[in-house]
Amino acid sequence: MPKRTKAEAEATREALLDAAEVIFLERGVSRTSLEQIARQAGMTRGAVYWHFKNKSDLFHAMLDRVKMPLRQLLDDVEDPDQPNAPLESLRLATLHALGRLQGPRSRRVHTILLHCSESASDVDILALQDQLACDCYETMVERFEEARDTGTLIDNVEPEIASRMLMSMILGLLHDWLRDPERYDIGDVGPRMINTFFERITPTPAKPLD
Amino acid sequence: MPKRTKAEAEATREALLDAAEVIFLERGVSRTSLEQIARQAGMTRGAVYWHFKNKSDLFHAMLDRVKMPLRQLLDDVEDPDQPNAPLESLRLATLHALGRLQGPRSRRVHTILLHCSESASDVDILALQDQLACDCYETMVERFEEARDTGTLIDNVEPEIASRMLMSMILGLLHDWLRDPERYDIGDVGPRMINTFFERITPTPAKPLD
DNA sequence: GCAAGTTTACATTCATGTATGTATGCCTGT
DNA sequence: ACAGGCATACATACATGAATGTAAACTTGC
Repeated sequence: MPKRTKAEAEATREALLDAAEVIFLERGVSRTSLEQIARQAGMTRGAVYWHFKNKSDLFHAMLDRVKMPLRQLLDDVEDPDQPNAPLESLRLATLHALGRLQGPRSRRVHTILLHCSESASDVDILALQDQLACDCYETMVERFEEARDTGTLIDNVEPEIASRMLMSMILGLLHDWLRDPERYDIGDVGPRMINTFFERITPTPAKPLD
Repeated sequence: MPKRTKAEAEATREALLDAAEVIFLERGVSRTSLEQIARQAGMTRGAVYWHFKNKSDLFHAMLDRVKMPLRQLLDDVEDPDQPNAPLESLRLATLHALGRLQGPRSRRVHTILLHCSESASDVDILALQDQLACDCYETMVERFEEARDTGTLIDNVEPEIASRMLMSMILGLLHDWLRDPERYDIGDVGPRMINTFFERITPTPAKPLD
């Protein structure tokens, strides 16, 4: 049953990516063969090699379906008519990100990135993570600097350090939680961590967070 | 030139583990063959199979050389004659741990654990990480609870959340830094993060940290 | 009918585990 | 104290299995 219509071809491409998520997750990237992915999608290796150059190419395509840069998250939570304080935007964006991380696809792919793939394998994971992390860090520093300049960041906390703290907390939490999501509810623990953090680095005795 | 003396045999065992660290680091665990490890150590696969059951066994042996449970770190920094406040012990232990992480062997092995190995491969990384993390978390919670009860932890910060925050920060920092240790000096950034964290969750306006 | 999709077949490469070979260190009896 | 015997510490060879990439065949949309 070869050659399908154009739409069907696109569908098998998506099916292959779905299949890759599943198999990568349960067997690890390096241990899954393209054969296994193809079979999971009800195809053969030929289909894979048609749509993707190789395993690395397929992996990148899989990632592209869930990318969410911090800047975009900030845009999502910022109301242009009534701009928030920079730290409040950051807090909301972070919470928003945590929420999205719980979606099944995002969760699967991030688990693969953090736990089921290794550097120096078919895919250059480190470069990928590096790119995301640096972008994220720089954006955070901008906000924290703005906060410091407007007096909404406590005095003896440097923007660079605050950024690394926040980034590390999120990355660490994600890494820990994804290792075994049944242990605790990240939808509960996450926000409490984030809120505590922002509460503790914000000067005014604080109107209670909603 | 087979059969060496007992001491020499132990030396080749260590050499094999050293070799494993190097090759795992540069090629990733799943992509390194036992042949490569053996050659790096100037041996053949026969030697590897003599000293270790298989790759997984070798991996565990490699980890055993650098394990440092939090309780032991706490013991290291605690002076039994003059006990610190619980949070001060935690802070010192954390700083102490960060220091040790910079030793070349510890650094290599942790990089391998976090970046060059994948779950569901020859080795069950997740179980390993899980064990370390849970032990660490529980120990932290104990201290934070003690701190809360003695009034050295700020009121609206729960011990469980504080523990997760601290653990995540360290794990996240490590994960981020090890991805490319040249980017920044963890010996500088790390302590500043840790100190800021403890300073912000400690009630009394604070005598300055040394 | 030509090219887009997909399958099947094939050649190559490479890691694993095991089995076997072998020389040497070590120990035991006398 | 030393000669034989056995276990140790490796090396070598082989059998197996599995994954990769490519090429060729096939089938259907346009």
